Amino acid sequence: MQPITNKLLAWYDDHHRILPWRITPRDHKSGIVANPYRIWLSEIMLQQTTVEAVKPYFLSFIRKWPAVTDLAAASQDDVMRVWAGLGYYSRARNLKKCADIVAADFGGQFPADLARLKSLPGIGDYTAAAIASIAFGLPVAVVDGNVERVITRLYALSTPLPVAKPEIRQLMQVLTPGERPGDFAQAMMDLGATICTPKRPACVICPINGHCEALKTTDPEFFPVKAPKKAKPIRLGAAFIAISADGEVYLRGRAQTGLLGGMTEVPTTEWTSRIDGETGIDAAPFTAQWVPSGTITHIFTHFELRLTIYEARNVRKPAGGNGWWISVENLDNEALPTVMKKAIAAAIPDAFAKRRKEA
DNA sequence: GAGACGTGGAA
DNA sequence: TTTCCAAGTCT
Repeated sequence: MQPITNKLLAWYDDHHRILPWRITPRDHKSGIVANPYRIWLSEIMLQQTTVEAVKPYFLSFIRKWPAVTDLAAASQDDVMRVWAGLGYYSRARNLKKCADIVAADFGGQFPADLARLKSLPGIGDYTAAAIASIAFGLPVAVVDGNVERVITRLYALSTPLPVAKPEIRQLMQVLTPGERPGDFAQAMMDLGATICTPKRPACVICPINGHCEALKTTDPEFFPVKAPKKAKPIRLGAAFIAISADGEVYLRGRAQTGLLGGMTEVPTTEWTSRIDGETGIDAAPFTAQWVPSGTITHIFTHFELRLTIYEARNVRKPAGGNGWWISVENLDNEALPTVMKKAIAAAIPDAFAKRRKEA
């Protein structure tokens, strides 16, 4: 075994993080096996998402759907509602698709090989390798953002990402042991998350600082090298909060694909880059006494959205329309993404009581 | 290969 | 306030 691998595994035994979806090395050694469903679920949730954000959602899902067959039996809308707030909603749509396939085509068991895992919706290179190594003990290279950072520093790779990816994968494969490959992958990720951090890494306490080329020759913080980012454009629009005399809000469903696909919204105009000050009030869902009630700003990954909020109170519910009315008290049960909650809260400040998601 | 795709927390 | 970014995937 590589000296680096050995040191990292020893470090992991003593310093691993305790996480709801994780089997500790001690339990692992006493014969307890990881649950592929839980590993899969956590890996999907952790894509581009912090551990702290994932924890309550993971526990909610496990409590509501203890096995992949339970998730397959759930409705798509239920899944979107429980996922609401976690972001990147295509993950939730693919999560449901994947559960359906595993239940229907794989007898409720996740396949234990890289190729078939990767063929499933929402499972790419990283997630397939993570499930294969952590849940099934296969010695495959697991490369996520943490591993990219650790490896580029360890070997002082100055090739920018994502060009350096194949080289990183190869170097990771060499380090990955035949025994405990899952623990090794998690050790690398824990190291990246707690010691080999993007800013001000704690090299003094790093278990492999004696092997780090970047630390030896320059500054680890210079790695990984990445292409510069582009400026975010600003898009404008208006949102309409209709409140009936009996205290209900008008909502409607978004298309199943694209931004916030499959989620719930309040009616809005198109979101455009126009700066002519047009309000777009023509796009109101129905005639009412629409009154401006401020603006909200929401930052998406690739643009900034500024919405003018119009509210109308004591609205007489019009017949027809493809939306629905829901009481303010029950808004928490809707699949509302954060931007829509902000829009509603602009008109109804106490619509969403500030409470932590139950753990 | 580059852009679409959310959110909240930290510096 | 601004910038960065956190266990990526899909097209």
